[in-house]
Amino acid sequence: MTILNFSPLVQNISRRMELTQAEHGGLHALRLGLRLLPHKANILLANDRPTKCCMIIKGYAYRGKDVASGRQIMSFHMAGDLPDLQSLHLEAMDHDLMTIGETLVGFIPHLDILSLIAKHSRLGAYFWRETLIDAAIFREWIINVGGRSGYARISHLLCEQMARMMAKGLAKEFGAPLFLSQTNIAQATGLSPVHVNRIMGAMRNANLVNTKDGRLTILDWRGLVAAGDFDPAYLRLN
Amino acid sequence: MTILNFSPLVQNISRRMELTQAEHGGLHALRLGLRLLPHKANILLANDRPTKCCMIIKGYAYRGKDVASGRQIMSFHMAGDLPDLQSLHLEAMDHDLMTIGETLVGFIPHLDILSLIAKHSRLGAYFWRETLIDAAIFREWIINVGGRSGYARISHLLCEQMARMMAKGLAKEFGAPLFLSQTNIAQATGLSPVHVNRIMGAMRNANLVNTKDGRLTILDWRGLVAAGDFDPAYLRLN
DNA sequence: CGAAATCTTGAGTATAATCAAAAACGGTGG
DNA sequence: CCACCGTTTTTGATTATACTCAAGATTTCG
Repeated sequence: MTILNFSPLVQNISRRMELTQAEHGGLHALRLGLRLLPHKANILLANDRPTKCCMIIKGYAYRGKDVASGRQIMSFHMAGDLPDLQSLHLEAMDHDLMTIGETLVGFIPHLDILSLIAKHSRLGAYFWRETLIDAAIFREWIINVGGRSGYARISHLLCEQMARMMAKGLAKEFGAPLFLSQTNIAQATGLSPVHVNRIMGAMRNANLVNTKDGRLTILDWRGLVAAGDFDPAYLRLN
Repeated sequence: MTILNFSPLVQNISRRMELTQAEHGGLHALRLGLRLLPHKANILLANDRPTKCCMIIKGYAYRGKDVASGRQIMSFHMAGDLPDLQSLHLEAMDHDLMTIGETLVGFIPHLDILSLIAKHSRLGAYFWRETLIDAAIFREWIINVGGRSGYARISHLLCEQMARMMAKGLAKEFGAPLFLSQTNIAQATGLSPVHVNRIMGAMRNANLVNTKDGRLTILDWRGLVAAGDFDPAYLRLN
């Protein structure tokens, strides 16, 4: 028994497909190195050439890149995500991967994953599909920053994160706190932190969200879905 | 000999790897249906569940989705591109795929591609990698619409399309005309058509681009690269 | 308790959207 | 070949959304 059996990765795969004994054994054989990283730590930087894939086991991370106007966030990640699966086939990173809060990260050698995939093609298809869902989320983010107002952008972002947390069992109910700071939201939506703050004030006045003891929570799920024009189909949950 | 041998797909794969006799035979065996579509035709619509993958053979296409404020374009595609490879593993389309100008499209059954991949894992890795590069381009578009000024956004977009056309041998020199209308550019950058028009006027004054006889051409590649903060690494050309 | 990060508020400014209308272009049919 | 239609591009004037600068309040954490 490796730690992998208890990891959110196996849980996530099991949510999608019944694993055979052999497939389970293959996953079991993956070598997994662990690192506990503090808030705002680099997991990977642009131009790195990783030889391992990383998995978020506990905590959060984001993909981001510095631009002239500051930092753009391209995705958020939580327990069970493999936020650099693309490194299996793309040598150099084109962005950074950083933690949000204290985060436990597992590292699996590329070679282990590639040989697992070679033996169990269904798992290969699973991993490919995961990267395709990532791409679908990127497309939705292009729509979000390119086509929606500030108010709708933030609403949509909160909906997406909450929907993903619910699907992974990381949040039991809509009242569960989100992990995003206003700075995170600003960098993800292409808005200034000041403007995000003002919009979130308006969202609080509209009783869509709350920030009790510093934690962002959703009060009115349906209202937020409407405000953000959120349709979760692109996430392919279940 | 099927038409596939003359298609840009085989050319693209050959640019990346030396094909073995068997791999070439496998590609050769793919069934390919052809359709010649007019300007602004639907290749696929959101919620469609395609059983074939399509390949642009001649002409152009884009992925787009309607939003409250109009239409957002998420990517442009040209000869050799497989703009719905994701349909291999994601059942329903989450966006539309439409032509720009008269466009020749080839359709290959999913089953043919899946069995090809099963036999020739190197080709499977190639296709997976292509979808990962798509995802890298989506990420760059998030940066573009989220983090750059209107002037830089348009410059970056023009650089990307020109770089891709050059890499595919679809443009011999920087003077070659691009296929984008100002409306296309507006929908891809999240700007209004009017504002795009004004910015492009400024770009013409700066001698970055020209629009002789209605065709958009690049006059000053280095200037455009600087204006758009363009680094082609994410495209993984060569 | 103090330092650092995050959040909040105000005032002035800039970028880009909207509305409206005209000019140029591209293709079609007489 | 030319008149006509729809599309695309262009220009002007006004408005709105969001940014910047600046400073203070609050929270978090060592």
